Amino acid sequence: MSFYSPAQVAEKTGFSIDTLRYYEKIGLLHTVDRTPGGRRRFSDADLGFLRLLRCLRDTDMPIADMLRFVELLRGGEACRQQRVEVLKAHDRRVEEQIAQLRENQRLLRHKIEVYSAPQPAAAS
Amino acid sequence: MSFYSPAQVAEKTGFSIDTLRYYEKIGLLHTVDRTPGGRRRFSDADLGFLRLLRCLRDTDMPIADMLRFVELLRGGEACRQQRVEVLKAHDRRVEEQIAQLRENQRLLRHKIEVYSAPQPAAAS
DNA sequence: GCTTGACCTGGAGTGCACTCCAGGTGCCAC
DNA sequence: GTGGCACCTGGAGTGCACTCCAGGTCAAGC
Repeated sequence: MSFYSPAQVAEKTGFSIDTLRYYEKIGLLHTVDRTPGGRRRFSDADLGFLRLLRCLRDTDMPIADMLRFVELLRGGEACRQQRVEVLKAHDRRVEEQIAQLRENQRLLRHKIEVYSAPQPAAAS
Repeated sequence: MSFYSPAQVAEKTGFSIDTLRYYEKIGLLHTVDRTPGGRRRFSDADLGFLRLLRCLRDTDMPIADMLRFVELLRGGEACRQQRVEVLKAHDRRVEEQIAQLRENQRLLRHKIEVYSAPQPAAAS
């Protein structure tokens, strides 16, 4: 069982040190251990959870939703089903996002063809 | 050749009336016609361009980049090649976005399995 | 001619997610 | 034991993309 300094965690997760502090402040991270001197000491579990947060952020989950998820984590076994539901619902949103992007990409490529034409027509 | 009121354009493009005014103010839209009384009167060409903007926004192009694109439109035929390049570069970013989403979705689904397990392990 | 509702302007305010700052502390190396 | 760097805190500031507001104007219907 090893521990990591804020700088190491920033390196490993891609969150800035300020963001890590911010997440703790707003309650996204609430059990970060401290050294006797008061410095943060992140565990492997913290790291794993931060990687989940990273994934959720990168797929555009709002912080408010991540907070609700953290609440469910506090609920322990009783909330397991709900936690899984939250993630599954998010997974569906990601699927939807991808579909939307594909659709917009199709449109974009059409525009590229239009704009490639010698006379820049206002059409379509 | 028909014209559209701000409300109609909002309806057709999904941009709010305030956003349409904002886009004009910052120079994204610069040739919107007016009635003798001073009301905006959007043309079919405006509508087509707004649909392109919609597509670019929905694929996360920053407004600053859209402004650069509009500059290139002003450049006329001389800038056609550059315009197309901007769109193509954006198309590649969209491709990249989709790939990232897929990767994150893969991870998310893995987490869903982990969190589905009866004992909420801190692992992975 | 008056009401009403959509529209106009410039400018201020909002929400989100950080990011930065000042002033101070812990700790390792020399 | 002291220099220096990573770290601490609370709170202020930032950037983006809108969104809202007050106070006024246009125009269609009665």
